[in-house]
Amino acid sequence: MAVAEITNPVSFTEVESRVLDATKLAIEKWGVSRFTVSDVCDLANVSRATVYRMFPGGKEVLLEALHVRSLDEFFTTLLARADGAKSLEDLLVRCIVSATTELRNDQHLAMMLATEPGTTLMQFTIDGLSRIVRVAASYLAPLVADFLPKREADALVEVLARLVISYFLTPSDRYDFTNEASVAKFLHMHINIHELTK
Amino acid sequence: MAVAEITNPVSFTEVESRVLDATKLAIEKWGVSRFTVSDVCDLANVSRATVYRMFPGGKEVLLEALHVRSLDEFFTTLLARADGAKSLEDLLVRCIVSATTELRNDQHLAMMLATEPGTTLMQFTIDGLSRIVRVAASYLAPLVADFLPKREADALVEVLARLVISYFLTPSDRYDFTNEASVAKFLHMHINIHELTK
DNA sequence: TGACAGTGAGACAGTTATAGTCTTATTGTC
DNA sequence: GACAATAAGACTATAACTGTCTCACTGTCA
Repeated sequence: MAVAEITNPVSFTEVESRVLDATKLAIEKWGVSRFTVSDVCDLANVSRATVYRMFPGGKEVLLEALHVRSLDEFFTTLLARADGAKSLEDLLVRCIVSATTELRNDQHLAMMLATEPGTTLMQFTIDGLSRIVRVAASYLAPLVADFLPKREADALVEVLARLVISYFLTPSDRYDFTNEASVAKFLHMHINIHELTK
Repeated sequence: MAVAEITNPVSFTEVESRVLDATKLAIEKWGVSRFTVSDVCDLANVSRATVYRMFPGGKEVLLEALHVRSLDEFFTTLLARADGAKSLEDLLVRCIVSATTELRNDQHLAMMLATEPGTTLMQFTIDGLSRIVRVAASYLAPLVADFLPKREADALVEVLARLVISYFLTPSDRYDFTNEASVAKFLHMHINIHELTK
């Protein structure tokens, strides 16, 4: 299963990475609404000029870049865990469980949801969802495409991405998305896979 | 053992308490250096005018009042735990253990030490130590005075307060100030009580 | 009922902090 | 020695916050 060509390779230089790490740290320390570009510079041991050269637009662009990198890391990890699935169902189960587990274990995300739920939720709903869906499709659809036509693969990935987010943000008593058996049951009950394969 | 007359009764109205609670919350959320008076107003459901009427001087005065209240609460708790001691040694051991335990269990303090060690340490050293010693004396010396002359009682309280802070900030392998036996041993080894009683 | 104290809402000017741009000096590399 | 990348920091504009003030509203008490 080819992977390398497909993953939008989001690459940053060493300094850029350090600046983004610093941004993450600054957010953890002061919150999204309170951290400043100077905080980032101090934490990254970089001058203001450098940050503005690398990320023209300041704070907003830094956050943007951080989102992009996080999404990239998220799906890179996910891809590794889901690669090599033998059947469509196996693939979907593994993606859903891995994604949910990854979300639940994300300390930074947990802190953001706790301290600034408003802005954080935005990234999972109106503001950021379309991007998430797009990136999810670019990473995962190729895997799904081993079992489905591209068109249907994209559609399925989108539906499942939306569901994973929904069940992550507000878990249900009925299904545990960190449990493979539970996810399998969920898929059988609610997701029509056969219709797509026709 | 009389207590009521001695405790500088630091009293706040309901609204003032709410504002101070909000200040504490705001600090936990944004940090000492980043929270604003408006944050406090929002959290306390109080208008800016009210805060400035109650605490003229804004942020600085809010912090000051919060320190005063915290110190008061701290020693009120301590007093309750130490009251009724049968001997001087018993009293000192209980004060030291209770104080250390209280410090170790203080979540707010732990967070402040973690996120803004500089300003927090100030309150335990150059900036705030003399006040701590003064308040400690006003609360505890009366208890100690059952066993020692006032002059010696004050001196002893100051020495022990300084030691409790020192061992809290940087614990030693030799003594565990949350353990009564360990504290008793410490007192025997290093604190000359008999000299004072002469 | 009317004085009164306490408060909320918000306007306002003064101040501070931050943003974003720019210039100059320094560093390391080829 | 030329070059690219960066640090340091000056600089203006702008946004945020401060602290004060006025006015309207509410409930209390005589």
